[in-house]
Amino acid sequence: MTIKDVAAHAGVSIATVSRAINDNGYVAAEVKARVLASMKQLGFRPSERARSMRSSRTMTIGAIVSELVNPVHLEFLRGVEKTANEGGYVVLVVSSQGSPDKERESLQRMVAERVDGVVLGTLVGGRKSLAILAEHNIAHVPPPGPVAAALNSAWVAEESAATRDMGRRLIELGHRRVAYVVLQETLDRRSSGFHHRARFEVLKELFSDAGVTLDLVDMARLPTDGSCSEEVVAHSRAPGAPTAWVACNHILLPYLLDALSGLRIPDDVSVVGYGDSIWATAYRPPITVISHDTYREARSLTAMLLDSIDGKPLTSAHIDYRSRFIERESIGPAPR
Amino acid sequence: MTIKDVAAHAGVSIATVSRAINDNGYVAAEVKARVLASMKQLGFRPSERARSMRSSRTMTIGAIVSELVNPVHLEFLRGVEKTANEGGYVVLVVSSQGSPDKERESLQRMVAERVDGVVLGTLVGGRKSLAILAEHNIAHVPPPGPVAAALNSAWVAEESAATRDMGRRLIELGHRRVAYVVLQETLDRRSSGFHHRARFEVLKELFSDAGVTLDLVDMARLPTDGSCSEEVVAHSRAPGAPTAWVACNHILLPYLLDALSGLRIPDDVSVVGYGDSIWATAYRPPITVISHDTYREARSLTAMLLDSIDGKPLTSAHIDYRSRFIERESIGPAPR
DNA sequence: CTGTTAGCGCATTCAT
DNA sequence: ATGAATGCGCTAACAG
Repeated sequence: MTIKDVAAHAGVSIATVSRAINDNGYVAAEVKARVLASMKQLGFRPSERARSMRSSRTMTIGAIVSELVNPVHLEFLRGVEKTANEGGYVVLVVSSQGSPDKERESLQRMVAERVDGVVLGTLVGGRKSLAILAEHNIAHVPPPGPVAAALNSAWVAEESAATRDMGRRLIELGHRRVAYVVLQETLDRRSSGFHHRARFEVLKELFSDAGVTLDLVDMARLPTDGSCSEEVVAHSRAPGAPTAWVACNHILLPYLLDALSGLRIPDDVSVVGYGDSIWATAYRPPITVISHDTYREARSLTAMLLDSIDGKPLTSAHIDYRSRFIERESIGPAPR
Repeated sequence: MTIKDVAAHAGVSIATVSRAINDNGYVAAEVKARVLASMKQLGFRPSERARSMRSSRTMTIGAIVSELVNPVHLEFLRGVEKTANEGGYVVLVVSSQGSPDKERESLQRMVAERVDGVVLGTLVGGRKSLAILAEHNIAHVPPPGPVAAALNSAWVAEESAATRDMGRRLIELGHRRVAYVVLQETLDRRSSGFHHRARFEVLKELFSDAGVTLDLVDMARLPTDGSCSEEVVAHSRAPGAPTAWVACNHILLPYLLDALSGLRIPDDVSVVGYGDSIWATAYRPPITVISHDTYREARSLTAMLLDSIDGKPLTSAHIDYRSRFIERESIGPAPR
């Protein structure tokens, strides 16, 4: 089923069909109607692939994430897909499964697909991965250069403010030792790692000024099979254990709660999570969080990409990050 | 950057480059090495799009889901992406946002992209949507015809068995009135609706035999802004209210728990959810569920699609559905 | 207003 | 073993 078939069916040349489809150039109203009718009847849709051969635009963008496990990634994809869709784009989703090699291979595949742009959800491959995009002149967000700096500082500003609100509240509640739970592996990453480290630094400084001890607890890996994090369990039972726990990541929160089971919240320990979801509010007690609107972030990031593809200069105007400290019942005065 | 540039750089013709790349036909070892070197140096990747113009295979599949909100969809996508990736395919993800029109439009776009196949996560558009795939001869799973029947019965068998285990346990615990919480909207859908109805029927029959009343509670829509389902709240406070609640869907579970807040679990009410996740086990008390391995299902479904694309006949051999009733502490004897 | 023609980047004959 | 030529489905420039 090609444009040729339609042309034959309508008794015109392929050029006329093309013009009728694209509303481009001159074509008699009557002829146009006939062509459109043939099209409908034959169920013809012009091949985007052939079309992109000529236009050198594929109307396709790639979205690359590390792992499709964290519900936050879903929020992210939802934003990307929605925005892309509104702009007439379609989204190629690839997961690097946390491997830099796989990530580079996936990026090469995006190159082969000649995507118009790429949204970087999480980058695990660092500079070498970015080099691939640069080398092939593929538009991408977060973007390189000065705008990236603006984006980062916007992100950091939002996140730092919310983090400070959280930290201050914990201090106010009398906590003297706080645990910050991470997956070290995530912290090491260049892209998201940057953000995570920024948050951590803010907290560290704030606490150090107030004489509060901040422990970095590495969960090592996500527990499976209903087992729970030995690291957290051990750390929470030690003498002088932290009285407040912060999960650096929404996906870590349930694991943390599971490991803290046996301790009463917030009587024995206070709990805070980064990232909000219905589960955090449905939990009893409802969990205090620092919410970040990932969907919104993805939308503004993708809008930025589409503009960039259209050759519009990137500005900070798009940036739409929002982080908020939402206090619920999972934090309370430090015990004793 | 095209094959031409590589040819020029290596001092050979484009035909030779093509042969060197694809390991196809004769090409002197020395020449091949030179070409490959040029390729690497220039960072060239052959355009999949141009390639597919000739081969009429795009090495692309589409995955269509209703909404990118339910974490279960993420499990699904993860399975699809992984399996597709292993087969050298790349995945175009589109969401219909619950609208049949948008779904059909998305399918038309898949047609335009000439995808080799489509994985139907959730279909909201019914026969008319399927007709699009049929008309364009696009391979898809779940497949039409007799294999579909086999798939369905496999699914229903697994799910029914687990559902019966659950129902029997509730009866055993002395529950005389059970609420089954749904989003009616979902139930009406042709594809997933079928499955949901099958489960419900099993439960209805089982309970009717045992003289247990089964209420269908429609949550109408997912609450927002920290409000909770009025329907559930009202129903749970009425005289003679159900003593056990079943959420037909993993995403409904936290909303149900939220609405049931104030009642003690399992002393006042027992709770069961369809679909498992770390949150269900991290909740206190841990929630009893009927788990379904969506990731595995997606993988086997996608494997089936890839085989189908390769012209292999579809058999029931691929089917790999697993449902299990997992009793945790959220269910107990009926009060009074 | 409409038809003919020339590529877009690649794989594949068919010659050499 | 290699190169020149053809065509995949489409759009755009040019001719009529």
